[in-house]
Amino acid sequence: MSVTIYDVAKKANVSMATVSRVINGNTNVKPTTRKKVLAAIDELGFRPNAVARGLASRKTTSVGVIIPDISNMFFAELARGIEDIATMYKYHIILSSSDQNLNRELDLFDNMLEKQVDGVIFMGGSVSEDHVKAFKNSNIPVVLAATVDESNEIPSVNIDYYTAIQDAVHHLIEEGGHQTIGYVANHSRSTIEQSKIQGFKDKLEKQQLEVPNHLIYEGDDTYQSGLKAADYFLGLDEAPSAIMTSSDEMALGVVHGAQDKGLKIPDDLSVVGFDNTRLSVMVRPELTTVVQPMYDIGAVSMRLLTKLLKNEEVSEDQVVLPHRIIKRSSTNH
Amino acid sequence: MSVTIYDVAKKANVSMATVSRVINGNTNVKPTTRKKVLAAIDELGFRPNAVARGLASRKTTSVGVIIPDISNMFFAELARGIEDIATMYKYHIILSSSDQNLNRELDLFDNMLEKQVDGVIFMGGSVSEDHVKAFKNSNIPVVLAATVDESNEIPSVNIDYYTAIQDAVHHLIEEGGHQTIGYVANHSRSTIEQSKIQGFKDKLEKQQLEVPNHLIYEGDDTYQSGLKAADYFLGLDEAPSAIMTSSDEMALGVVHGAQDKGLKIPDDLSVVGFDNTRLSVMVRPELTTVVQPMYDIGAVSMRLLTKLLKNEEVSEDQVVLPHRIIKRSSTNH
DNA sequence: TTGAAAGCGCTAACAA
DNA sequence: TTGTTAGCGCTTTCAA
Repeated sequence: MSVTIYDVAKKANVSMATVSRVINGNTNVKPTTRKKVLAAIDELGFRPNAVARGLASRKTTSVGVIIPDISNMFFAELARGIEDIATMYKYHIILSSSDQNLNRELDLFDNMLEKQVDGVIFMGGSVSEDHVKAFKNSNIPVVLAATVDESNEIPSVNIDYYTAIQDAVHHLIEEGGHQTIGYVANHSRSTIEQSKIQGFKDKLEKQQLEVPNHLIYEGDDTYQSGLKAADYFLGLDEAPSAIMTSSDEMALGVVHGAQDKGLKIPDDLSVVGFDNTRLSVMVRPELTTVVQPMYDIGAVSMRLLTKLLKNEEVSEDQVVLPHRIIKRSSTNH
Repeated sequence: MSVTIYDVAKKANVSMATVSRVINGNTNVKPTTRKKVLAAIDELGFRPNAVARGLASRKTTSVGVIIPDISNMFFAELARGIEDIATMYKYHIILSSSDQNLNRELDLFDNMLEKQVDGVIFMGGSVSEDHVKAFKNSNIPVVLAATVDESNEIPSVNIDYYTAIQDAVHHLIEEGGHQTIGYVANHSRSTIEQSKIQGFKDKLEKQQLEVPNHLIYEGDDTYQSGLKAADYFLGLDEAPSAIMTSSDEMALGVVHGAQDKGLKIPDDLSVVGFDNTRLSVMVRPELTTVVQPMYDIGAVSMRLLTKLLKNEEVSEDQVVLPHRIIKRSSTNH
């Protein structure tokens, strides 16, 4: 059996309440008493039981994190941002991958409630009414990271995807002089992807450029589908001279797909990525890309959650972080 | 206040013990009673409190996972393997990144003990005596994933790094005809890295080839240090015609570093990676690499842990998974 | 500044 | 098949 607060109390000749005060840093303890207790703790190798504490205090100092897939570099960076801030505020993280499966997302959330997490950071493709209902009924704060809820009822941290894509396309049109631009979308058709597609279309239409449906290719966010997208676009009668993508990984696929066909990037084809993951400089030429600061999104989300947890004043719970375009060598300009 | 087992009992006109039996799937309950209880649970929206359960049963069904850095693709894959099996066995994962800092590793382990995790999966550069002592004194099972403990006292899952490197070098020598081979090591000098270096040296010496110290470059496991390694090796008077690396990411750096200098891979230089991460096919030419099945290592580690947790028979607790060389186009053969 | 005592919500003997 | 009764190890009033 392990050492309890009770054993410590006996050893130090005080009551368990005093021991509890000491381990919780309560100031109402006489220094000498504190010293005595600390000595006993040390001697016995006492280690507080967080589960018992959680039951008694109704606080577990752990937060749930639900993300699509931890093995994806993109989400992993987000997770790291969350973790670093969580550590700073002494929270533990219970991590689960959902594979963007709605029911699994809801199940995981439920499991986390059973575990009595103090709060949750959620990342997923879309936020259904069921999600919102579950989040609101839970009585714990939930923050959406890189995930938009159209009802705006749940606190969230994002960038402005609509404008971000437009900025990238602007670069292609104005600095590259491109007229025909393809877009490699993510077939998930998440709320965010919808914004991106809409931004893409609106921008081109504003420039009097057409966006026939065949200029939008549905990828699945993998390198392989980037390869296929290149195949597809370059086989078109009127092949685009620039390709915008919804992620760096697909952009890498497009670059290599085009190079495999003998094209020179960016002379024959410009390619733009999205996210600015570490991947974007691990290719030749290096990728022009939209910076989505995943680590920061994670960190800011967690920070926001800690405020919610401590009932601190939160001036704005729909946080929009700045984005920007990094121009490297995969586009002409 | 939330609904408790007690409320359910009252509603269903049974004792709390019966409710407990129902939610735990105990078979000693009359079907009609079970139905009554289930109905009450449903009606009240009862959700069992895992913390209370954990305190009473001394089992939390959660396991701690300590890895160097979740934002590293390599570790993230391991984490996913762990997670999938954990989910399968209904365990939750408490995840923490250690940055390979020994003290932090020990701290994290301690924190996890406070949280009363049922077991821990540990991954780190080296396992000191303090680690072994902490693990053994903890009274919970610990499994090392892709991490070797020279004392062999802690269950672990690995591949044979020594032989793996030798197989790769063998390929370089026998099929590529290389005489001068450089090695990009990981400066962490982890136990595993030591094995790799030793394997590298022994293999070359067996072939009567020299291994002067300047043919071993200390990288830091990043793409950037691969770039620098290429710079270094190609600036040597007697530049190697092949470079072995300790990770795919560094291999990618070497490939691009060499290409930036106008060399053709593999005609002018052969490059071999390590791990077979997804990165290895995201480069031209695609990487010849040593397959270290990270997902499997994670999955097998977790499976082993569940056996330990359930006191199942474990025939061998020092698991060595098979490795192999995938020959792609970054080496001549 | 300290102690006594009542829970937190559940499991697990033990009895019935 | 069901109920009774102790805890699990801690926090948190309330009193002293």
